[in-house]
Order: sequence, then C-alpha cells, then structure tokens
Amino acid sequence: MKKISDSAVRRLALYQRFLQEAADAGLDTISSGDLAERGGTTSAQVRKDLSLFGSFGKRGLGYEVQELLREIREILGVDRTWKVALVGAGKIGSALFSYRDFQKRGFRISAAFDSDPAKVGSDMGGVTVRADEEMDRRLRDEGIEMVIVAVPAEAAQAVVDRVVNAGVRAILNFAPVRLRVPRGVALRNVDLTLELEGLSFALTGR
Amino acid sequence: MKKISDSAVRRLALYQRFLQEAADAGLDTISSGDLAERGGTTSAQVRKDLSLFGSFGKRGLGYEVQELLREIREILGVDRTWKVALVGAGKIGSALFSYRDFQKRGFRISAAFDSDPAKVGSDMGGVTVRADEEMDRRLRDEGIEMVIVAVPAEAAQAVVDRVVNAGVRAILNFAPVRLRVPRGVALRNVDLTLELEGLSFALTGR
DNA sequence: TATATCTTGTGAAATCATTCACAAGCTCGC
DNA sequence: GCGAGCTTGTGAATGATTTCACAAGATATA
Ligand SMILES: NC(=O)c1ccc[n+]([C@@H]2O[C@H](COP(=O)([O-])OP(=O)(O)OC[C@H]3O[C@@H](n4cnc5c(N)ncnc54)[C@H](O)[C@@H]3O)[C@@H](O)[C@H]2O)c1
Ligand SMILES: NC(=O)c1ccc[n+]([C@@H]2O[C@H](COP(=O)([O-])OP(=O)(O)OC[C@H]3O[C@@H](n4cnc5c(N)ncnc54)[C@H](O)[C@@H]3O)[C@@H](O)[C@H]2O)c1
Repeated sequence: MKKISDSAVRRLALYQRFLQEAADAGLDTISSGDLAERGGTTSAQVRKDLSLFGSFGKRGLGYEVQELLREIREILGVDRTWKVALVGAGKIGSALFSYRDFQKRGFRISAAFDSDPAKVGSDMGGVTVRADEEMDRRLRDEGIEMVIVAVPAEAAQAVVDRVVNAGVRAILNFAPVRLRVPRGVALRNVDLTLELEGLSFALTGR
Repeated sequence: MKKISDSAVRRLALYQRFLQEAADAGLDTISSGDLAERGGTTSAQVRKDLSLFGSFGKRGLGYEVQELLREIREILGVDRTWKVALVGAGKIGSALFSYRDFQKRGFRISAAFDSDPAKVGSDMGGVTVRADEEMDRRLRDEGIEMVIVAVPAEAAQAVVDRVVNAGVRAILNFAPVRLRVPRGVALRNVDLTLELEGLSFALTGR
C-alpha cells in the first residue's frame, strides 16, 4: 500500500467529523466542495484524499453521507473500540481521563497508573489508579493497545520503554521531550509550549 | 519577508529546547548534526532552517550555544513575556492554568474567564476567575495578547468572535471544531481526538 | 431520448519541502 | 604558518503535496 501522508490522515479524521455533523443534520448526500468548505481546504484536495482509498462518490451527486462515514471510519480503524491506558494521573491526566468524547469516538481508557502512593487506589470514574509497578503486567493482561503518557518529562522515556516492551504500539505523549521509540511503534506528541511558541512567532515574525 | 513553513517554526522551537538543554549541560558550542540528532532530523535540515533567518554558525566549529539560543528566542518572539488569558476554567482549563512551564517559557496566564457562576470568583493560583460578561472589557484593559479557548465546542466560535473583536490576534483552541477567524489572526488547534484517530490509523492501515 | 447541469476521479502541472553535495571558512596541532 | 580535519551555508536535485483542468458518469427535465 502506498504511503499516506500525515496531513492526509488528519484531514480524513476531520472529514469524519463533518460527515457526522451532516448526518446529525439529516443530510443524505454531501459534495467534495461542501466538505472542503467545512475543512478550510479545496474540493480537489478532498477528492484526492478519498481517492487514495477508493471511489466512494457518485458523479453529479456527491457522496452518500452514511456510506462515506462508514468507509472513513473503517479506513481510520475507528469502527471498533480501542483499549487505552493512561500513565500519570496528575493534572492533565485526570482531565483527559474524564473526557467523555474519547469514549464516544471509540477510545476507552480502561486503566490508569501512577507512581504516587497517594494516588494509587483512588477511583477515577470507575477505574482504579494502579501502582506503577503493576503497569507492565496489566498492560499485557488487559490487552491495552494505546497508552497516553502524562508523566513529568524526566520520567517519560523510561515509561515509554516499558510500555513498548509490554507490547503497546501506539503512544500519545504530553511530556515536552522527544521520545525514542522503535520502528513500528506509532508516536504522537502533544506539545503545548510548542504551540504557544508558534503563536508567538506568528505575532512576532510579521 | 519570505514565507516560513509551519513545520520549520515547529523545528525552530524544538532547537530552542535542545539548546536550553545543551546550555544546562554546560556546552559552549553545538553542531547542526548534534541538533539534528536530538530532533530526529538531518543536519542539512537544521542548517536550512537556520539559514532562513541568517548565518549564526562558525565553519569548523558549529554554533555558540548561548548566542544561537538568544537568536532563536528573538526569532520566535519568546525573548519577552506574553500576556495570555484562559477562557473556560473547566477540567482542561484548570490543568493548563496550573502548568508552571508556560510561565517559564514566557507565557503568563494573567486572566481567566468562565460563564459558570459557581466558578466565577474562585481563585486559581492568585488569579480570580471572572465572569464571561467582563471578558471583552478586561481583555482590552489588561492588554491580553493571546487566548486559550477551553470551552465546550458549541460555545467556542462565539467566544472566538468576541475575543478577536477585543483585539486578540493569537488563539490556542482545544475545542474539537474548525473555527473561523479573520485573516491576520493566528489560530492553532489542539485536537486530541484527532491525534488518537491518527494512532488508530497507524495501527490499522498497515 | 436528448439536453442541460452537476460533480466525481485523475493525469499533468505547479508549488512546496527536504536532501544532496561541495566550495569555502575556521580551528587546532605542530 | 601550514596542512589536516571539521562544519557551515547554499545552489541544485530530488521528492512530496497540492492545485489545475477536464473527460466522463450521473441525474433531472421535458
Ligand atoms: N498540566 C498541563 O497543563 C500540561 C501542559 C502541557 C504539558 N504537560 C505535561 O504533561 C505531563 C504531566 O503534567 P501534569 O501537569 O499533569 O503533572 P502532574 O505532576 O500533575 O502529574 C504527573 C503525574 O505523573 C506521576 N508520575 C511521575 N512519575 C511517574 C512514573 N514513573 N510512572 C507513573 N506515574 C508517574 C506523578 O505521580 C503525577 O501524578 C508533564 O510532562 C507536563 O510537562 C502538562
Ligand atoms: N477534558 C479533556 O481532557 C479534553 C480533551 C480534549 C478536548 N477537550 C475540549 O476542551 C474543551 C473543554 O473541555 P473540559 O473537559 O475542560 O470541559 P468542562 O465542561 O470541564 O469545562 C468547560 C468550561 O467552560 C465554561 N464555559 C462554557 N461556556 C462558556 C462561555 N461561553 N464562556 C466562558 N466559559 C464557558 C464552563 O462553565 C466550564 O467551566 C471542550 O471543547 C472539550 O471538547 C477537553
């Protein structure tokens, strides 16, 4: 299969959201131009993106909302529920934990780990925070497929090494460090300071 | 001035972080190859990025850490403190609010707004949460330059319209919606569901 | 059935970003 | 002061992504 660019995947995920909105609004069909407008891109871009995976539209009409939604969900792999664990039940970790939208979109956070004895044992929306030492075993036993890393920067690489070792192949990292992962492991970084610095540049770099 | 790509700005912000680390480690000089290795890119990429703004290195030696750090800070506009406000003092908002790193990197969150009367008046680390209605006036009066939007998706566009109207020209948005802003206003989206969907694709789409 | 009107899917062209490759500059050791 | 050894800065080459442009399929109407 050909290589799909990161930005194409992002757009696909956006189209999914727009299709959901269109479905909620009761629309039966939608055109590439319509999707483009909602996403701030062009109709050619939308069609190219979709053409990477097949021909889903009808000439003269557009795309059937429900059908395209189903297709994109399948392409993205969100036509199922993923088992996600959270490592680091601190401030940002607990905000993420209680975020209902993840569940709705197919990501269930079914385990949480922390090294702080004061936090271990506490209940977070039905899930008990477990000790750091139990992590490796539980990740395997519970068949966790993705991990959200929300520990301090200094601890992040060590956590990731263990998580990868436990067979997890997808990681969402909030710590402001460049993590090393073996090939075959998907890693995304959410780096908020970097985002603010980008805004700073935009205001400065006139 | 020529157009600087978004990815170049991201890398620049990363170099800044690596230079900080190098400075903390007591290094005097650093080569493009060294920066590249830390950032997972190539030395040619690093040199091209820097060459967009000038010639900062010495052939045969590399870059002086302190000097390059100063230059990049100036380029990014983080050689000063930005006044930031937070709108939406909910779960993610309060996590962000108490994040010390922003302050250290030049972003001071000096105001917070919420529409929930139960939250208005409460103290968040020395800053009082203000009522939504006071927002427009206070943004102007306090000279706020950036706003972090952490309100529910349905409320986000209306908030952004008001914020832009109050003269703010940089917005960091956490709500999962595509916001419309006039040209000249910088907008960055942090869309965590999108990130997880990207991971889902990586695990699925072979 | 013919015609007018849409909108897709896709090669080709254009634009944008990264990598290559190397001349030229600087340092160090002798 | 000279040669060896690095490392920068940058055109040129390559690679990737986006945009253009249009033939062809689908629908609706008469
Ligand atoms: N709070 C924010 O708004 C924010 C913003 C951007 C980035 N971040 C990053 O997210 C990460 C977490 O930030 P936070 O503000 O939630 O910090 P926090 O201190 O509130 O939470 C970190 C948690 O990780 C736990 N922990 C530490 N080492 C661990 C280990 N080895 N295994 C398991 N758990 C461990 C701690 O006990 C703590 O509960 C940091 O890397 C931070 O830089 C946070
Ligand atoms: N919690 C998370 O981990 C998480 C993750 C990803 C995205 N988000 C997004 O971030 C946003 C906030 O999420 P949250 O979990 O913190 O929700 P929350 O309900 O805890 O907080 C939202 C806050 O915004 C306030 N608010 C609502 N309308 C307002 C208005 N017009 N002006 C000012 N304040 C207003 C509410 O009173 C509330 O305090 C949402 O858009 C959500 O989708 C949250």
